[in-house]
Amino acid sequence: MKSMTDHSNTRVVVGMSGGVDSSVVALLLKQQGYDVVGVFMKNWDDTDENGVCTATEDYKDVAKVADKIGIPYYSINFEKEYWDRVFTYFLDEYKKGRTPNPDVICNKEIKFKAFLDYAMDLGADYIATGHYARLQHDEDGTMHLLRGVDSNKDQTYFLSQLDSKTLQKVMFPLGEMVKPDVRKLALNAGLATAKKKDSVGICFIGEKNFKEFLGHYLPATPGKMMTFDGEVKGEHAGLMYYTIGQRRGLGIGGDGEDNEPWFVIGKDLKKNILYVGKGYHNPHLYATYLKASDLHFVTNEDLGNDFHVTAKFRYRQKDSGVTVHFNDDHTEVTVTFDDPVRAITPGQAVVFYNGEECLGSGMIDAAYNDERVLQYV
RNA sequence: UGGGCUAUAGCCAAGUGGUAAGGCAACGGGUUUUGAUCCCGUGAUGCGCUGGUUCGAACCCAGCUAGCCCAA
Repeated sequence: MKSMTDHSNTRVVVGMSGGVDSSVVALLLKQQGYDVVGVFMKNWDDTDENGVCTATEDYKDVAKVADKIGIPYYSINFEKEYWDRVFTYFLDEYKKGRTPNPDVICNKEIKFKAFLDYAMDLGADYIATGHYARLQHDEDGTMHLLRGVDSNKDQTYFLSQLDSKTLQKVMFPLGEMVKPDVRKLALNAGLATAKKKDSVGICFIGEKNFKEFLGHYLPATPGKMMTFDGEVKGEHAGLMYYTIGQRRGLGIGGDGEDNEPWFVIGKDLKKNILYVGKGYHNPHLYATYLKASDLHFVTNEDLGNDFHVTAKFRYRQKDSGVTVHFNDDHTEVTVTFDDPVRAITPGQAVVFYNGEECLGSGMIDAAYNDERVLQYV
C-alpha cells in the first residue's frame, strides 16, 4: 500500500533503538517513500568486565535492520548530555527520597531535544520514533498529542512534557497500530529484531542489581522500619531503595493477626525512618489530592484556572477523574481526586488527559489526605 | 525447684491415630521503557529431642530440653 504522495524529498531521521518498534517505523517510512536515515542513540556506557555492552549489541541489530530495509544508519553519542540532563536529575531525586521517572526527562531532554537538534543538522524535516502515541494538528499548525490506539502500549505518559512546537517535527508511525501487528510486519519483512523481547526497565541499569547500581552513586544509610504507631518492624537498607506502595523487599512476615502483606506507606528523611503499613488498602496509602510543579503542557490552550479532566499518576495506571486548580502564578497545581487514589508518589509525573488527548503533566511534590500530608512526616 | 500451658518451614498458623491446609516473607517466572504495583509458580520423607504403644502417630504414653504463665 504505497502512498500516492511523493515523499522522496522529505527526510526523516528515525531514532532506532535496536528493538522491533523502531525497526518497523523505519520500514514503514521507507515503504512510504520517505528519505529515511536511521540513527542509534548511545546514552549510557554499560560495558561490563567482559567488554560486553548492550548498546553495542543493539547497534548491531540496528545495522542488520537498516541493511535489510536499505537505509543509511549512524550512531550518535549522547552520554554526556544524558548524564548532565537526566542522570544527575535521577540521582538528585533519589537523594530527596523521591521516586524519579527518568524516561519522562529523557524524552524531554534527549530524544526530543538533543537528538532532534542533531537530526535537524543532518537536514531532517522530521524525526520519528517507535512510541505508541498519535499526533493531530490544527489549522494553525498546533500539535495535539493523543493516546496510542493500542491502549495496552500507550506511551503518552512518557511524552507528556513535550510541547507542540517540538511535536511539529515529529512522527509517531505506530500510533494507529497495535503491538501484535507491529510484530507481524517485522516478521513478514524478515527484520532481525522481529522476535526480540521488548526492552523494559530503566535503560542504563540493564541487567544489574538495582540496589547495587544505585549504591555505587549514592550512600545508603540503613535505618528503622516502623509503623505509624511506633512499632519497629525491622531494618531498611536506605530510604532511597523504596517507593510508596511498594510491597516486595521489606522482609516482614506474618504477625499472627491477619497475615496481610506489608507496604511502604511513608518516609521520614530527617529521622531516616521507613514507615510500613499492613494491607493493600491501608488507609495511609490513599490520598484525596496532590500538589505538583514543573508543569508542562503540550499546547498553549487556555484551560482556565480550574478544570476537570482525567489523570494518571503512574504509567499504565487507569485514569482517574480529577479537578486541577492552578496557583496564582501558574507554577503549581493542586489536583483533587474524584475518588481517593492509592500510592501517590512524589517524583512521579501526574499526566492529564482530556478524552484521548494528553494535555501535559507536572511532577508530584506531595500527596495529602484532607489536610494531612501523606508520606513525608 | 510446687502447679499450669506451649513447642509444626524465616514469621504466623491449621491439623487431636491413617500417611503435613493456608497466609506473610523469600525465590523463580509473566505483565511493564519508572527493577513499584499486579498476576502465576515453588516450599517440611518431616512436625523440640529420645524412647514406647500401634498395622500405622505431628497427633496416645514416658523421660528430657526450651519458652511462657501462676504460685512461692
